[in-house]
Amino acid sequence: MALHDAQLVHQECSSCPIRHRAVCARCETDELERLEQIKYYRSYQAGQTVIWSGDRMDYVASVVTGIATLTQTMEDGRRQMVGLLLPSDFVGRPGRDNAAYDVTATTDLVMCCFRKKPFEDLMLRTPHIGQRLLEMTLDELDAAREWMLLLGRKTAREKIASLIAIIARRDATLKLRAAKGQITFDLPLTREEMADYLGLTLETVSRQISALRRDGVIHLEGKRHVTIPDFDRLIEEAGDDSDGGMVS
Amino acid sequence: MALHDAQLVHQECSSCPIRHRAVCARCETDELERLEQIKYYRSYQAGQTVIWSGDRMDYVASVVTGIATLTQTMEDGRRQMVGLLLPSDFVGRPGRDNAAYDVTATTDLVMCCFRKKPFEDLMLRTPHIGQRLLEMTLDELDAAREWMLLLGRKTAREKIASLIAIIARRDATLKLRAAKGQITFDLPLTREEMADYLGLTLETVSRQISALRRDGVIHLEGKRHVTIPDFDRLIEEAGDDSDGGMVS
DNA sequence: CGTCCTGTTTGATCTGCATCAATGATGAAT
DNA sequence: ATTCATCATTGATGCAGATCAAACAGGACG
Repeated sequence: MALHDAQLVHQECSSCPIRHRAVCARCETDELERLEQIKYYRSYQAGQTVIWSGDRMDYVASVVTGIATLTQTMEDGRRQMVGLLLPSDFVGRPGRDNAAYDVTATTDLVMCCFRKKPFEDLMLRTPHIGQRLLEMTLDELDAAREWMLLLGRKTAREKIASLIAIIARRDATLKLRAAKGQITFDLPLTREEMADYLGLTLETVSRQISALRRDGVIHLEGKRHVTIPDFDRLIEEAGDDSDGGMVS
Repeated sequence: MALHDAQLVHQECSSCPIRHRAVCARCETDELERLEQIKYYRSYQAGQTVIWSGDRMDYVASVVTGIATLTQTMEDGRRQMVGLLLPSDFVGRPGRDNAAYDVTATTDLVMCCFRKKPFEDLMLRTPHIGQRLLEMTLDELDAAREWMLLLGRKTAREKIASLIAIIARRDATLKLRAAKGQITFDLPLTREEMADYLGLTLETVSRQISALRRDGVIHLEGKRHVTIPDFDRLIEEAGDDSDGGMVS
């Protein structure tokens, strides 16, 4: 009976293409049931590697709780983060057998997994899942392109301001808070992870965070907890022309 | 009658989701016919702007011949290319009314367009088109992530070598040439466009191209025509660990 | 044939960020 | 309480690539 309870699915796995189906009036319950049958959960501790680039990956998944990163590494050790996965984000690619990036849990992490083959079969039979996946992939592509502008053209200070704004926004939408007034949250990344996100060194990250604090753009309590007194000011520092990144 | 002739469609529009359908044994000809009914062509001259970021865009399209770019610009004029569209690439996003990027024709350009609404309707009725689009979008996302590594972590010399390798590969797959032996092609971009692609200035691009030529990694005839005597050497200079970008 | 225009190359100098190095803060283990 | 480990901050110095500036190459057009 629980299988047909959309609300339950929603809570367990607020993320996946499932959820879309669960709340979609057009969907027949038997498809939902099939999805329930092929899904399972995996947990990781903060710092654990979920999968290495090139390894066989026979499932696709979406993040339920916690944060994971996608990174690429060059032979000499230079690292670039290419994806930051928050709850509801999707990992893995239907139609590919090996992981293309290193996936790492930066906090404790729970993922909702689907073995790839049955998932693909289900996609063929259930267009809505594919459509939802297309939508999500297009959103990710937009995010990647915003990220490219940041990496290619922004100064260190602008990069830091942009990252803080991005995290503030995603955090706000996750928590369904109205994003006005005093915004306050914890940075989910170490300085080094931020550096890998931004294409900087951790020393530069640290210096620029200190500078933004000195200039009153952000307030810091401890190393992680950030308060933003004036969000518009932060956006200005980030150099964004567009509203960039507001979820549509 | 021409409407049902897959070969004709293939030649006109080697690109679009259409082609996939046209050669797909599972497709019924009436769907192909519907696609034919809603498509039309647009031409642009080299240098012309196809559409400005933010403008209304009531169609989706794919490149038939020529090359187009997607770019983002900051208020102070800093520019970053975020997409390079060769024949068969897709532009526009189902479910979005306004362009997110500036689209510019860098050579004479022909695009095959579909008015958005009928295209979306067709997608709903024809899962294969959506699946093909998902596949293409996932490929683009992978390319964007490779690009992010380049922007964030590669040196100027590595960036130039990478770009030349990317163009050489895409050129080779377009022409269906075996990619071994002497590789030779024309750069489709000016030095400034390359700079916008790579997050550099045009002077740095020019200097690094000169350096690669001095070192025998590439040969140049005129400003545009490149010959690569040893592709593996070029890849080595690009600093790629993976085979990155070989079409699957 | 010269003039203009656009794209390119090359040189000289400057600067933002990387690199190298030391010190500080926090929390867990003994 | 002391040690150790991890993460962060701050300082000193160097260098890759930006910036400023000049000259060059090739094509279009009078």
